[in-house]
Amino acid sequence: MNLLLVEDQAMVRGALEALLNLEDDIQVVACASNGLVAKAYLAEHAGTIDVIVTDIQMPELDGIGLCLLVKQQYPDIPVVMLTTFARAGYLQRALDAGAVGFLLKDAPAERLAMALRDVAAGRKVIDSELALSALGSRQDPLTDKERQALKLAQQGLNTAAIGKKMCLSQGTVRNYLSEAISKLQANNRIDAARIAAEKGWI
Amino acid sequence: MNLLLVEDQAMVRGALEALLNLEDDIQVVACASNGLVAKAYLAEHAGTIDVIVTDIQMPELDGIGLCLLVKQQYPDIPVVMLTTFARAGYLQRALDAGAVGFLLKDAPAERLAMALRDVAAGRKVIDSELALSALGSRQDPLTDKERQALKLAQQGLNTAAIGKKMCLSQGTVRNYLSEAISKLQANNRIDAARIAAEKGWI
DNA sequence: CGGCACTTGTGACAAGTGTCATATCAATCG
DNA sequence: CGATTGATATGACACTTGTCACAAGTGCCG
Repeated sequence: MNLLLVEDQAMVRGALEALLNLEDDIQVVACASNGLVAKAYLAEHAGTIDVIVTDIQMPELDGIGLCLLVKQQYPDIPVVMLTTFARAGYLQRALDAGAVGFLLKDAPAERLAMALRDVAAGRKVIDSELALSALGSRQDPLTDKERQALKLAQQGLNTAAIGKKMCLSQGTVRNYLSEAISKLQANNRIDAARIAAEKGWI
Repeated sequence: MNLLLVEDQAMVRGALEALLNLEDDIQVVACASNGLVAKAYLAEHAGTIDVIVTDIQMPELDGIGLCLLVKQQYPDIPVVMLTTFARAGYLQRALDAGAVGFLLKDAPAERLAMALRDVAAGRKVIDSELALSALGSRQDPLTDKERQALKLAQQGLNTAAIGKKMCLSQGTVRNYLSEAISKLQANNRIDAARIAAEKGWI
C-alpha cells in the first residue's frame, strides 16, 4: 500500500512516516507539508498513490480542501483525515468532502495502520469516540455571514471593522452577531465565538 | 541513551517512539501521556532514565510543571521540551523551569535525535527560530491579576462574572483589563487576550 | 516618622454592544 | 400579478465596556 502523508508539523510528519514504514504492507512514498504541496505532487504522481493520509488544519490548503480536490480529480484515491481536535464540525465537513476515514491523534498509534488497511479494503473508518460526540451535538446552526462575523469578532475586531471587512453596515453586523449569540445561547460575541470554535464551526 | 517520552496525543507519542527507536544509540524505555504519569514512573525507575523528552501542553501536569518537579527531585536528568507553538513565553518559562532543550514540532524530525545527543553531552539546545523571535519580542508585561482577568475574559465572561470569580469589584476588574489592553496595545479585551495567548503569556 | 509603591475601589463619561421593531429591495413562487 | 421570503439597513433603547481621575488602605524602605 503506497501512501501520501500530508501533515504540516515536520517532526510529527517524520515520526508518522517512521511509524508507518515499520509496517510490512505499508510504504510512505511521499510526504507533503500542506495541501498545495500535496496537490503538486499528485499532478505528477497520482498513479502511484493508493491512499492519502492528511491532517486537517494546515496552512495554504487544509485537509478538507485537499480532500475536495482529490475527490474531484482523482476520485479513486481514498482520503483519511487525521486531526488533533475532536470537533463534530470537522467530522461533518470531512465526510461531506468525501473522506473515508477520520481518526484522532489521541487514538493509539496502532489504529492508524489498521484504519489504512480497512480503507484500502474499501471500508470506512470513523473514530468511535468522535462519532458518538457528533451524534450527541447539534448541527451547525450558523449562516455563512454569521460564521464570518464571529470569526472576525474572535480576532478582536469591533463592529465597525467587521462591517468594513464584510462590506456591511455596522447595524447589519450587529444583527448577525446578535443572531449568532442567541442561536448559541452565549452571553456575548466572545462567548459565541468560543462555543462555535469548540464545535469546529468556525 | 535511555529516554522517557511524555506526550499526550497517543498517535504522536507512538510515532515519536518509532522514530527515536530507529536510532542505534537511542532507546525509548518508557512513555507517559502526561506529567503525572511521568512522575509516577520516575518514582519507581528514575535511575534508568538518561533524558526526558516532554510536550509542554498536557492535561493534569504540563511540561513546565514536570520540568520543575524533575529539577527538584532528580536534578541530574536533563529535560527537553517539545512544543507545537512558537511562543516566546513558553521558551521563557521552560528555561526558567530548568529545561536544557527546547524544540518545535515544526522542526525536521532528524533534529530531535541530534538535540538529544547534544543534551546527553551536556550542551543546551534551543530552537534557533524561536530563540530569535524570543529576543525580538518583549517580555510579558502583565501582572498576575491582569493575566487572570484576561484569561476569564477570553472565555466569554463579562466584567461582573470575572469580578465574582476573582473576588473583586466590577470597577477593579475593568481597571485591570483597561491596563492590560493598554499594555498590549489592543483595541479591546478580546484583542488583548488574543495577543497575550499568541505570545504564550496566558 | 514620612514617602512611596501597590492594590483595590468609586464615579463619571464616552464608546461600543445586544436587542428589537421595522423598512427597503430584489428574487422567487404559486 | 400579488404574496412571500431573504438579505440588508435603520433607529431606538438599555446595558456593557473602556478610560480617566481620584481616594482609601496596606505594606515597605530609608
